[in-house]
Amino acid sequence: MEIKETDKLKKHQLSITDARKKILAFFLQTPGALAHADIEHKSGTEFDRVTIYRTLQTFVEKGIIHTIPTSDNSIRYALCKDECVTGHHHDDHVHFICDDCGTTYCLDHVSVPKVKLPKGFKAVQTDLVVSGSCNKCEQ
Amino acid sequence: MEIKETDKLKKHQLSITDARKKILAFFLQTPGALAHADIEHKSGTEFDRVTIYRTLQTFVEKGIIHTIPTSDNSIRYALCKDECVTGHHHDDHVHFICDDCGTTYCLDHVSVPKVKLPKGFKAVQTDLVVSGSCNKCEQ
DNA sequence: ATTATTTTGCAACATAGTTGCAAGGTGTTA
DNA sequence: TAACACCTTGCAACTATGTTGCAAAATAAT
Repeated sequence: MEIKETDKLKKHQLSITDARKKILAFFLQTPGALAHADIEHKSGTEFDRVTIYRTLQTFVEKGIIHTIPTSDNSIRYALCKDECVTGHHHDDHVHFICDDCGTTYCLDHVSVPKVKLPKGFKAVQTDLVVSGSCNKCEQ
Repeated sequence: MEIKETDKLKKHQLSITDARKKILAFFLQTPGALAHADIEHKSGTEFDRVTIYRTLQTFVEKGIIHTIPTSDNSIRYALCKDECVTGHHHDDHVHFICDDCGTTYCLDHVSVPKVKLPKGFKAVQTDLVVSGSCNKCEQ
């Protein structure tokens, strides 16, 4: 089933390559988010580390994936909703990181409340990151 | 004016050392947040890199500073409010990162709204990170 | 002042991320 | 579908970031 990947790449004006198809497939298969290291492990020695870095960068630029801020120095990436295009992300939903299993969820149906900022501060992006225990890890 | 630093270290049950006093002083002098690299540059060759890493870790554990999640793989640290103690942070305020000048602000007076999570998800910590342009960088 | 405990610096290592360049693959045009 | 231009990949080398063990130095306790 490569059609889905190819389609998505075309829609975002990217040429079709093995690396991009495979890496995009990982995201389509994964409900949560992925870090660079996850992809490196999943793909084994198939691609060079550098290729993965560059592919992720390209995907972010083209609006295919977005980054999720964390406190542990590991950038995670997750698929954008379809409306994201080059240079314009619309991912103001809530992210949940489970402290037990480490899974990162995009909670699409929980929306980020608007916050009132002090005078002179202009918000471009708002990230709400909740951490705790997820529905699989609760006792 | 070393009294302030010494006092704060004592209050958090830490022994008084040069590195801790100096690094704590940087935080007391800075309105925003600091990354490891900032401290390394500020202190020059006075302390070993390892000492800075360990000091920051200790400060986080003892509730003197807290980490701020970012999307760019650079952990930033900021002073906690006085109520934080070992293993118990109470820093549910909003953080603002300026895309222009890079300054990170703790917006103490903007509180993080409670979010409703799906069934089975339990929140332990909530981080709201807003990015955009700050009151010094707006046109 | 002496001792026990912590903290520091050093060295070595491990991981993460970047850049330049040549070789190979992709897309385009005729 | 062949030839070309352009983009992407892999490699090598490098920089930055973070960790661990251990001996020496500093701090705290007696």
